[in-house]
Amino acid sequence: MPNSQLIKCSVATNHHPSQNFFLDALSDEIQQRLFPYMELVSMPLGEILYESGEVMRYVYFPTDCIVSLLYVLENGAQAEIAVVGHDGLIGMSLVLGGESTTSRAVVQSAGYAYRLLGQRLISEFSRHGQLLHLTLRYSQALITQMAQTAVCNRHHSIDQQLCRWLLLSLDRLKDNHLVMTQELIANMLGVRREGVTEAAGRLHREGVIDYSRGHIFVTNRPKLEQLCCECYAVVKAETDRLLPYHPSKK
Amino acid sequence: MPNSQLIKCSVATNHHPSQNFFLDALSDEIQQRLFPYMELVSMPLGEILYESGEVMRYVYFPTDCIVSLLYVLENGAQAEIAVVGHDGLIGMSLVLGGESTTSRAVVQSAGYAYRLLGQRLISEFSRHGQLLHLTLRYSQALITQMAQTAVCNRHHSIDQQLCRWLLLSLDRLKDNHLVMTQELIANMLGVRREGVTEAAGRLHREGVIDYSRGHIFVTNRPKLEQLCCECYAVVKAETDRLLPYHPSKK
DNA sequence: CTTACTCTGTTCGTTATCGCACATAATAAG
DNA sequence: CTTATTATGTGCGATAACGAACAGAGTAAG
Repeated sequence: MPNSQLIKCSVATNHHPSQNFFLDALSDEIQQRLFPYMELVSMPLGEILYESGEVMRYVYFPTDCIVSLLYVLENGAQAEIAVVGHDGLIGMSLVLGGESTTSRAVVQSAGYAYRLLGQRLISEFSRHGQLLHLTLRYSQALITQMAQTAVCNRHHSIDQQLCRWLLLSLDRLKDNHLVMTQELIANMLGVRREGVTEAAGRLHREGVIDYSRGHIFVTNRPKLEQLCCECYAVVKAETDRLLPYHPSKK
Repeated sequence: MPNSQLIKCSVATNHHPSQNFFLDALSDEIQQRLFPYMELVSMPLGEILYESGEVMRYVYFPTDCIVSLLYVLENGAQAEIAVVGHDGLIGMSLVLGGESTTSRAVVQSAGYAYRLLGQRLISEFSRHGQLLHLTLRYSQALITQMAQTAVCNRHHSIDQQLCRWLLLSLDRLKDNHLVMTQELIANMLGVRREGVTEAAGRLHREGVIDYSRGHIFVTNRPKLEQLCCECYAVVKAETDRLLPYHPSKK
């Protein structure tokens, strides 16, 4: 059970912009039904939202935090499977019916998220077809990200994977600044810390990033995208296609 | 559009055992509603059921064939994302609402499958909650397999991955005999053919498999499982948990 | 039977990544 | 200010997988 600090609860009922694209894409009617049950909770770095095999109760809609879905091997090694930010929600296994997963969800970048009882979300499905449809489309976007992670793990260098990881994280943040150590990135990518150090050094020499002790600044994003493997663009394009987050389509 | 040869169509309406565990797990009522619309089609080796980005029309329920979901990189390299046999269905993006995916579905082991118009399946969801629920649980099983593929690609040796691949394939076949060249396995795993040759040689020397020119026989499955990484067992256990394919639970 | 082709086996140099050891630098704690 | 701790940099040798080249063995086609 996450010990997220509850920041404001009833404030959410004022129905201000949620800052979570998934929620924003829902019709006003659905939003007004859900928001009274939402809690805005703090998501501190490193918090484990759910553990492998654990039955979940809540779904989380990140606003400005990033959550990694990662698998922990028997020997303790890790691999990031997918990453979720203000583009989606955590807790798909509640929606899909499994109630637990084999992976762990960890806060990778601190911030806030809206929290909702999974049962509340599910009970609205029957009332609002749009809600189920959007959730399922999001699940396909997640699947795409997982598939691409598998491909990237097989075929691409640490340098390319670091680029992909930076871009995916950047898209879920407000500025070009990540609070993140190389050690943590290494854990996410499932590689050695030294490998990340070397890759980051190369990116720095290319003028793409600046960094120091737990902070990374992307200074040349176009070049970062250019150095990246195709995996980022594939995930980005498919996510944009699947999720009607653009105001025009709302 | 797949040019599957249509073998028998109306025979399926006789409502004999489907040999697809997913269909078998459905209630008799749902089965009887769906079967009149099912076609039993031949699935020849190498047939592409759908291509990346292509809009699908049909879903497939394999009986004795195996279908790989794989991603094709810009440079032509491949990586298998997941594998589907008599345990599931192909065409989840129809169910999830995306209508196409970034991956390709290829027949990896020839056989037969039931084919159904995707729209027919979807239109039954509203009538039969069980059908949607089972489909979503299957989608979570697929997600588990994809996640584990990503992990395995990152952390495990070709030898271990070959074991995983053999076990996953074996579970979807009737006997211990695979019709499959090392070259094709290499394409699935996204590694060199020589790597598979060496790994297969080692497995042979361990007394686990026999093989010759496109045929593989698993002669010691317990040892195969023992040599395998944890990934197979994780996927197996989670699939069994998610999908009530055991008669007792029907 | 002969030829062509496909599948498998083997070698060899190259490369990316690993595992380990340790040095240096920046921040935090006392 | 000093000391501990954490983050990053660097330099090994070891290893797994790669790319390429080629040999042999089994099968199919003529």
